[in-house]
Amino acid sequence: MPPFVSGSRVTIHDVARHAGVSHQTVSRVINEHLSVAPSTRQKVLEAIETLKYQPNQAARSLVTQRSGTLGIVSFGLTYYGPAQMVVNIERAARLRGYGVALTSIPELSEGEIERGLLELRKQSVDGFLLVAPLRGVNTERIRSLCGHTPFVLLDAAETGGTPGVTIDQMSGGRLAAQHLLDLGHEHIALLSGPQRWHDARLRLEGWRAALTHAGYTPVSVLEGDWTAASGFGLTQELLASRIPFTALVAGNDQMALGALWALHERGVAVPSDVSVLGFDDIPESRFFHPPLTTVRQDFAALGALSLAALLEAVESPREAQALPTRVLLPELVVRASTTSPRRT
Amino acid sequence: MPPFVSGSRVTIHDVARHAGVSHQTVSRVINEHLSVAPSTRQKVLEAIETLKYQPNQAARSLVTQRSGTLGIVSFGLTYYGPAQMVVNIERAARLRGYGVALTSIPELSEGEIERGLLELRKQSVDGFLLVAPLRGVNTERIRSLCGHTPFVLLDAAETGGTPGVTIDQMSGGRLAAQHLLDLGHEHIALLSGPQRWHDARLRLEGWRAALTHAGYTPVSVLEGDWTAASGFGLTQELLASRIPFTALVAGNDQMALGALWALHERGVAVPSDVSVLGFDDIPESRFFHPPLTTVRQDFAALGALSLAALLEAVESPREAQALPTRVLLPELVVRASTTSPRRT
DNA sequence: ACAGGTGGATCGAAGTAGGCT
DNA sequence: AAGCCTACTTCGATCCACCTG
Repeated sequence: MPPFVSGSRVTIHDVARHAGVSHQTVSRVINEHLSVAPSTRQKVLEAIETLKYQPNQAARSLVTQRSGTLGIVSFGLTYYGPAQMVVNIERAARLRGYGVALTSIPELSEGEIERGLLELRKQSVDGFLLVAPLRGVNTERIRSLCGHTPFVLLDAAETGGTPGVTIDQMSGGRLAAQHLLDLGHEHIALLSGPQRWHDARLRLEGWRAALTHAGYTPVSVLEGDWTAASGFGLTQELLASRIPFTALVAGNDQMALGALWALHERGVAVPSDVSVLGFDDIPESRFFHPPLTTVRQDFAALGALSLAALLEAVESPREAQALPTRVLLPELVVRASTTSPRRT
Repeated sequence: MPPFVSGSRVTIHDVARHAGVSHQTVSRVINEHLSVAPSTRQKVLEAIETLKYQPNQAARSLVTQRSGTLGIVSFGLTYYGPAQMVVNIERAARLRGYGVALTSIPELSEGEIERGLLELRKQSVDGFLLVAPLRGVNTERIRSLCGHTPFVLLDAAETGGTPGVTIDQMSGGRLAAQHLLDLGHEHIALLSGPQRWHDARLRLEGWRAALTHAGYTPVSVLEGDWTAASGFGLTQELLASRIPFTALVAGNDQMALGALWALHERGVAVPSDVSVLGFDDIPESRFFHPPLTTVRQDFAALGALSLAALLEAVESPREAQALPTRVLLPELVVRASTTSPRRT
């Protein structure tokens, strides 16, 4: 029973000695160079196995100028969307042989994003993924902070030529509003997410565009902060204002949940008195009272696609600039929270 | 407008030349060694600033044998608890000057945990945090995989002498059951989380212990998988079985949500016909129909405490073995979903 | 004796050049 | 000529021994 030290104190030379070859050959095997006979290759691999050799990443990246890790700057990991993206990015990265360094920023502001980037730069990553849908981010600023390190923006829409992947939030918004219009609604109130968020802004624009196109204007537009609590509070305000409405569109499913409860407390029936619509399709929304009609977004695909885009840039820097902005389309999921307005 | 290369091609020697000192002095400043006059120190700092010098982490850790990053192996980042922990660990780590490498495992099994550890070892982290509440993890196996690298288990209860931080799930379970007993309930059904999870097991044990102590047994015990869908399905089963019950305890808030909807569909009123109790206190549970009585856990504190424990081990390896297992207590939050059973 | 410079060696791997079988 | 070796350099920072004003 050997003491089995995993502190990685075993070097390439130990492997070489054990296999009876030179360290050069070991290096060739590890990096899959040509000109290694299958038999010696086998010997080396066995030595690596029995010695539990792990190449020293620091030494390696010192000479290769690559760390083999990608950096994610993410906001709101406790929200459904960002968490989904991060998980899927990480999984895809491992499959491609990369590790992931994460920093989550406590507040969605340009300053925090920059801080996040600087932190990750210290860890010397090979590429950045920014899951930070702040409206009006200064792309130039980010580009200069990233320097020669490629980066990808997720969920940012003003991708001024920067490689990026997006879900078309605006068409998602349109989808939602159109659904209500098709049902015959004319008095629609909007509860948006924080307008500093790109997503929130675009969803609102989508809602508005569909309404305008049909010749209507929203009876009320209020801004929340994605939380159920804000959806609850804003709906209370809306009810107190006595503005009549037959449908309520929320910026995300959590806000819709808060709205549902506020309506319930006032004795307003959903959907017979008021239809409610969410956004995201979190797993729970199917079990809201009533089950929520909402717009589904494929965050997993978004994460995976972004990673693919980033790695293209990392591994073949030449074409980095030519990367297209990819766009995913959301999908309407109709459940019991929406119906035609009551005839008056 | 200088081309501003951030590829970190500027070395310690460039800084030295710019500041008119030796590379030795620059190193002394960076590592806060003594014997540097304030004036020269200032000069060096200025040179670092204007050259935008960033020490090369690879070179640094090659000699210091430290990477300055900690590894997190986490399961279920899309769940509220784990996400909270990861975010808080990361934040605390940055404050202490550490970066974070993350790997989330797709499935909660011992094999996956090991894979996660191996992946992180490649990134040569200084310490591990395992957010993986698998029941019966082989601590010895993990210890050997970690080798000389210190590690901390979050949420694992069989911390056989390993440094760990836990929330006392069992007393949380007792809290919940006792609340129902105090209200006068005698026919209580239990909807547990997956029993491979430590948390789920301990909560169930807590519920049972409290009931047993009061002279009762649960009328039914069903096992779900944390999702609202499972809470829904199990509650349907329970109702179909026609076993009478006046209270339902769920393994977490999501399962409670599913249960609420299943009860509602059958015309069972909450809380007047059946009381429902959750676990976790996710932000949304306040807006369930009705607002959910649940057991709050301070995941943020758990994350921060674990990090502190780990860093103690990382920075002063001597006392690593002597680290105590810290335990946090959960708290009951009473809302509208529980009340006394109807007199029959 | 304090503030600093000089000139190394060192960490572990990758890569290069030339040479032997 | 493929397969492998020896010997040396490089990457960037740390740290040491030793010197100097």
